Amino acid sequence: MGPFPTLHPPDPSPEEAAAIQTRLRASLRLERPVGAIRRVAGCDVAYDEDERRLFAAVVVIDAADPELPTLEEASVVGEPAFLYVPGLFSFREVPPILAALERLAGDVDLLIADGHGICHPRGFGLACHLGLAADRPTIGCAKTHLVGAWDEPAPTRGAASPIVGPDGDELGRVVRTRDGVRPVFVSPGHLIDIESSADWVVRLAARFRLPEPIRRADARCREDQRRARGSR
DNA sequence: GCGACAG
DNA sequence: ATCTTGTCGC
Repeated sequence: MGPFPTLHPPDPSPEEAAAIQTRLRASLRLERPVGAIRRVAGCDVAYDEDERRLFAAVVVIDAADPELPTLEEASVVGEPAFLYVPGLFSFREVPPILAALERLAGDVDLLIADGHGICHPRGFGLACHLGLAADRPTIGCAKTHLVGAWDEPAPTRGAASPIVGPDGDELGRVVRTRDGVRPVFVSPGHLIDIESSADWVVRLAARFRLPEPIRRADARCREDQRRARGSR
């Protein structure tokens, strides 16, 4: 799929990047998706120990099949063009993820990113940036908390509690995908709402803590990384 | 001033 | 993210 439009000038300074997030935030649409969702792509990025190289991968699964079979996958090797700064994470990972998406033969109906969506200091996390650039419904599913107040959900699969922002507004949900495991932090990125985002994450994480598409993308990143290591 | 801080 | 040992449990 792609190519994708440019959302902002290249190589912004940290201050400019924060301003870009604040500006782009107004373009987000957080409504329930209208069309059928079948091809769901998980996205992830891995780094070498010295962070001089990165490996981005996307894995597309068939959400219409209960077995969630892999339909297609693609990946790229590259170099980080932005430092890791909490809050500016998307400027580091969106470029390589888009590059991987461009290598897919087919289109996707939904993206799931390994990070937050609107549950972010300026309401514009990785899933927002990625979703806006790709113009596809995108969910943010993070393993740890970033911003917002929340209570521990019940210890059973499917339990969830709201993540509340400074103004008392709901930003996302803390979702328990499996009995007795740590919950994940879910928030919409673009073209999807909080409710649907939480539902999709539970549905796609039937066997493990993280949604299947993200797990497979993570596995693909590691495979590529392993190959690159072995051949040098 | 101090702690928190996606990957 | 990555590094890194053992340990508990299915």
